[in-house]
Amino acid sequence: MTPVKPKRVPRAIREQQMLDASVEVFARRGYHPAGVEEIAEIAGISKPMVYLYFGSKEELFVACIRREANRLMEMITQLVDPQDPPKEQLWSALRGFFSFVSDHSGAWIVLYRQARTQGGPSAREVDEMRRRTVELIAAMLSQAAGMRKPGEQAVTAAHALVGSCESLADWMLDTPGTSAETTAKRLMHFAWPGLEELMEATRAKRAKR
Amino acid sequence: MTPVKPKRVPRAIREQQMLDASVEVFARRGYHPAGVEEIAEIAGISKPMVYLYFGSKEELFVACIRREANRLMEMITQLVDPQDPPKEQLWSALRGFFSFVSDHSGAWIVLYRQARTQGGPSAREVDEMRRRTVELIAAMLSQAAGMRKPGEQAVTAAHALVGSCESLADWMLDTPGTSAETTAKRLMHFAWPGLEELMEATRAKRAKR
Amino acid sequence: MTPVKPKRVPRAIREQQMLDASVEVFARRGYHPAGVEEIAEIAGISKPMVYLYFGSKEELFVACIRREANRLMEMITQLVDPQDPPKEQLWSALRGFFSFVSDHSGAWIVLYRQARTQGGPSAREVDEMRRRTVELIAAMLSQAAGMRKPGEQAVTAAHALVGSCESLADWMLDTPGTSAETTAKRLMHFAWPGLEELMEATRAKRAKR
Amino acid sequence: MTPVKPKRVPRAIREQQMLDASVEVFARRGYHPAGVEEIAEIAGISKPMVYLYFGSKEELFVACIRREANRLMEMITQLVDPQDPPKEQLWSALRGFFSFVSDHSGAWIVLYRQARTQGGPSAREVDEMRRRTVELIAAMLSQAAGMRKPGEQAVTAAHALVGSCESLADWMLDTPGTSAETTAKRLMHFAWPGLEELMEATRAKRAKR
DNA sequence: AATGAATGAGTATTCATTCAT
DNA sequence: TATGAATGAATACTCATTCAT
Repeated sequence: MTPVKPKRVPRAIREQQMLDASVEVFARRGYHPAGVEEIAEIAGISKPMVYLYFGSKEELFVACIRREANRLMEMITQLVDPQDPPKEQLWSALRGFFSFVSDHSGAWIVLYRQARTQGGPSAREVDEMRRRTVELIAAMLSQAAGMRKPGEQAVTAAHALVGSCESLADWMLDTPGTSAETTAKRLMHFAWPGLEELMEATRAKRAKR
Repeated sequence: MTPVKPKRVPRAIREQQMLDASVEVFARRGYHPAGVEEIAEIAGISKPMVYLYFGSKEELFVACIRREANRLMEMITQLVDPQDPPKEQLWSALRGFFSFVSDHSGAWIVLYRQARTQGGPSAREVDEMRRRTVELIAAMLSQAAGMRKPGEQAVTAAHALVGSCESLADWMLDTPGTSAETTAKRLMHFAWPGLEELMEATRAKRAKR
Repeated sequence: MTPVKPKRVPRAIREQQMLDASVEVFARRGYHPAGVEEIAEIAGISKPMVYLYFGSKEELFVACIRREANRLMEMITQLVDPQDPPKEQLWSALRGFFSFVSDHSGAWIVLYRQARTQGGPSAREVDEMRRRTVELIAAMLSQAAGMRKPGEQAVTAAHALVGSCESLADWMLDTPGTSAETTAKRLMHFAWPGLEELMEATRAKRAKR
Repeated sequence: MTPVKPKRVPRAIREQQMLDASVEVFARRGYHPAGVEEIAEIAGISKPMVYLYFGSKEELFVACIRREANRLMEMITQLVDPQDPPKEQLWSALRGFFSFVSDHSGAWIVLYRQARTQGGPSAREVDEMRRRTVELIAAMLSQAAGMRKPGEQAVTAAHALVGSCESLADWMLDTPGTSAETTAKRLMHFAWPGLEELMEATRAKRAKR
């Protein structure tokens, strides 16, 4: 009865609505099967608007990636205090990460399962974020061990840690009844001993010199 | 005058040729962009043959997944001796895994990057293999700690470990000059302390009862 | 802070600006590929204005045709003195024509290459002008030969002459270093003998009667 | 009752059927308004075949141009005997040309009205043919005047002549009751005196040297 | 066993055109 | 007078899939 008259919505808002719809559809269907038509429908607009605002399906996808990647990074950045000891930092980061994934499962699926699979710009975008994350972790480990630049082992460990996060995030989403907090704690149990040992070994080696 | 007679190749061999071509193309392009035409071309046959042998693009994809998943599992199974202590078993498994990835990068990309992204049968196939792997690891950890059934923490650790493997495999492929052996060793350094501690804690808790 | 106030430009001027932009774009891209958007942009206004002023893309195109056709006819009319002998008249007309084409290449391209190709009103507009031109030439030839109404041969010659003009105009535009004056002169050399002979033959035939 | 079972037609024949349909539709509608769908329908096949055989609408268009241009050139070439005196040659060429236009009005419209208008490959194709024609005529004139290379005036005359042909062809199609033969004859009357004079002047100038 | 010929069903993209302000 | 927002309708192009031979 109140057919929601198509109001003239300002650009900035429409953009967000379109991104919301896109993330939802890309997450549900995957990049290729997702149709621009469906996205437009869910956003409550017509197809041409999508092209007017984003230019192409791929650019739309990249815009999704970018928004969600930024949100994720912000969430973590806000929780981590660089002054804290490494263990605290890691703990905060993990909690932030898993709680983001919990709260924005669609975003996570798009970022992790979809974006990296497609070649081209979208994969590059996510790879870039991943690279920065790995670097950050490696740097933190090295600094805590009193080194300037991360060694090979630190970088490898960082990569492994990120992989653990991704795997558990995925698992968490598929396994109801698993809270972000718990998942973070368990991952700490798994990962911290190895990281600690690594830092000690590094310190020891350094001391000898 | 010599129109390259279409050789009558026996079914079993044709199938393998087609799977080889498929893995190559799926790895290079991704599931959706890969065209049945190109696959047929590379396999040196005509499109209808593909349908005669595999029924549909999706079934062809599943067949790829299955073959490569089996190869991967065989490689690992052959290297791991269930009588060995856990650390030995893990070490062997990791070496097997990374060396498989090194030698069959196409297969790995299809399994890891492509299969899981697509919904449907192919994803299920890979998820199943993954599930079995995680179970196996969790079971090994629990047994070594003297328990019948894996606890939550063991399962979580197994998931994390598998994630680490995947992440490092990917990284290894993108980073020349990194050998399978080295990668396996570094992953051991990262993961073993946590796993050991977990087993000990489990044993301790069990003793108290 | 200074949002470039949209000046209230009087209608007559806006119309000319829009026609200028249209001719430019139609000439550069052709009728169909030309986008109303681009025209509006170049005219420094927004799309709806175009529709407010001209109603539709086709009407806009027709308006272009009309303006340029009139300009061309005016230019020629002003140069030609009907009291002059035919040769003088032709010479003046040709000079006028080629110099118009030289000075308004865009207009010429729109008139000749674009307008006639599209069916509908625009083609009719140009065909009409062309018809009048042919008639004028044929009439001139006949009058000079002392006849009331142009004969078939005169009409044919007029058509041929117009075709020569068009062809050379095109060629002149594609061939730098060729002046309007020179082109006109050479065309006179080519066309005049035939026309003269035609007039003489006509006169002779008439005398016999 | 006999719904013309969709026979499997060999490639070469289908190609011609498609070109026939294309010429018809391109002539009737113009390049842009012509839809690949309609072309396919008229050819009695489905859209994808068009793309399978020709790759794109533009390539299809170019293929039309090429076929018709070749047919036109062949027709003329067969009629003209290079041993004949210039006047004979011209006369034969004109008769050939106008009779081609009469018999293949669609082809002519595509070649003349459509192809040159669109930029890109198709225009280039036609321009090329036109250029060769002009060169041929200019060469003939010069040779007959005892010169090696055509002078500026000869080239200009050739361009003018070609323009006359085009204009009259167009007119002939729009004016029923006008035969190719008659049109050719009238064009001779118009053009020959000028050409003859040109050749004589050239010969005279050459003698002086 | 093998394939050249053929298509149904879709998809991204564009563009002239119109509202609401 | 002037425009940012919005769309209906069309169109080129692709691809998995199937006949007829």
